[in-house]
Amino acid sequence: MPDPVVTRFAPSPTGHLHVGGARTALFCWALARRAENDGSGGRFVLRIEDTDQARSSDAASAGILEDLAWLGILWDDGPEFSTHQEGRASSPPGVIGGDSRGVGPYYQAQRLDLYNEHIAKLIEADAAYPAFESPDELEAKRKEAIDAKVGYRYDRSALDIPRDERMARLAKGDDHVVRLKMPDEPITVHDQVLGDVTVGPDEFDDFIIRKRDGFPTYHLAVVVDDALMGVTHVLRGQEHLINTPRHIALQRALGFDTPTYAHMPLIFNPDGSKMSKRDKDKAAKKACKDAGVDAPPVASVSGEAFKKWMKDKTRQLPSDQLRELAAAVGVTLPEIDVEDFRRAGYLPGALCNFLALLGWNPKQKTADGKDLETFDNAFLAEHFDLKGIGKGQAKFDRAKLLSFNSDAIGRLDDAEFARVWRDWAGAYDPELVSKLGDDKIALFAGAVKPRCKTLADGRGVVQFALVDDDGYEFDGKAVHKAMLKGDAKGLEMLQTFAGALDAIDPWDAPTIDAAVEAFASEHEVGMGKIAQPIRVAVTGAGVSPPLGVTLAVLGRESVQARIERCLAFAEQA
RNA sequence: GGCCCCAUCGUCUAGUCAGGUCCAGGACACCAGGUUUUCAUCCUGGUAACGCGGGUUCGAAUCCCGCUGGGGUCACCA
Repeated sequence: MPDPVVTRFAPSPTGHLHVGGARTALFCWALARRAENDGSGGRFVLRIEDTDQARSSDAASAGILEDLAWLGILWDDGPEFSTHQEGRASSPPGVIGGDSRGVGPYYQAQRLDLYNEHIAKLIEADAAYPAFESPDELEAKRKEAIDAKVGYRYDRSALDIPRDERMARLAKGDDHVVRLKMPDEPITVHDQVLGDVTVGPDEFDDFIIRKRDGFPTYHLAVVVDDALMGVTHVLRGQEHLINTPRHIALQRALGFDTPTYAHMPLIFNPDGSKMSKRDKDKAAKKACKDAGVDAPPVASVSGEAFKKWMKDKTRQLPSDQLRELAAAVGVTLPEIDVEDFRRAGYLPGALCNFLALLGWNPKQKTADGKDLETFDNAFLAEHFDLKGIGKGQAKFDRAKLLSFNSDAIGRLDDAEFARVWRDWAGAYDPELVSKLGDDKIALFAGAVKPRCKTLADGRGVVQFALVDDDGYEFDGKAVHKAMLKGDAKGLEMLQTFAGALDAIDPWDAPTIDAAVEAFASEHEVGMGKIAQPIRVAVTGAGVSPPLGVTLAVLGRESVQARIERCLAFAEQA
């Protein structure tokens, strides 16, 4: 039996979950599930890397948990999380995470003793040493190196201090960092995606493993935790490739096994730039600049904050403020974080499917001989493998994602669609729910579904039912085309039909459709001559869902009132 | 700039490891038709790629070298 596979996703809680991170998490999850399905055992660990005290926040880590759970990427070991959501039929009660193997806690800030224990061992063995230079001193040396156009490396001047003295200063509590003595030999990473990558010793200096504030650096924490948590496979973005030799050196110094590594290509914007959280601020800044906005257009942003933000390319606004501001200047922010896609009305399954294909390929055919592209997370759990990960960098193609999303929506049956649409609106468009109610949402489902690429699109389709009977404008062109053009037959038909409304019983979509058809043949006109005038009358425009549904949702009284209002309008025109 | 990674239609990719079945297949987008009372859905067809230059070989998208291009990384961030 093959060895059990333990993977982990280890985000730092400095903001929402980025789609790149989501893909990494998905693959890590899938690899563990796959191993489990193969009978060799698999666990997926979620660990929060909050060793940067200044940038980490509880809100961010809660958001990441939420985003992962929404995507259906559920962890075995890690922070406990309730998947139940109030008011959502689609999320049954349940708690995931926990520490069944006893290798927690899963927040690094709670593991300081563990790190210090290992750092002490390293110092004891002379594999690491305290260094007492101040950040300013180091900065000066770094600048010197840059001016001389040579690569900067730490010069090991701390080692000039006799060992006894170093240890004495350490014991006394002098401000210091701890550095690892890097071995003077090349290190090879056996990467499952890229093959062997060897980096020479000149590329590394004695990097810091514990900061002045007593917190470990990422390098130390990640190596200690992965080893203590039994992680066997590390999947991460290619930006970490160059860190891996450092981690291997650390593992050797600590006597740990080296896990299997797989570094995957990064995800880019269509213009080739790296897909970054800052893109949202960038878009908003540009819109403000183009519109000549020089004071904050919303109350939630202070004048000073706005000014600073506009001036500094790297400065970011809190996401809710940014959204408000974007709405005020009328710009649509690009979706970057998982939360953005959720808000925009994407289905988690479609996002996962698309993300999985961005860098991985199942290399399977469908029944009709085409490349298999549509699959769910359960498929990944059964078929995901490291071999299918590509090497090339990928651009994030929104059009294709959109297509995946509308296909995924199309595969829902009407009842399922009504449920996810309602759940989505409950969170992001409460007015829709309050005005329509669950009944009309269900009534609309079949008509709205094929007209939606995202759940947010639904609003446009049902807009006519959201307004009062006198709360919409008639499109003059549409009225003319449907009713007044030529012999004004449309207008006549509409008048006649208005008088026949009471005879339709029951008032539901099939009966209404049948009645309209009967009306057309009785009066010897094509469907277009009667359906279009009615459509324009009750919605104001020539485009709407099928007539039966449109009228059924509005209700008989509304239809009557709207037709009468339209008749009055047409006579004036 | 040093080091490292990558390179097939506009985009995501299959094919590359084990060279011929590939004048390169699929998907999205785009274009043209068709179905439909509107819109959308849906159906059919089409345009479109092996970055460049050298090798190796009877034969290269596939192997080798160089070039070009893209990317990553050089923090007391992760």
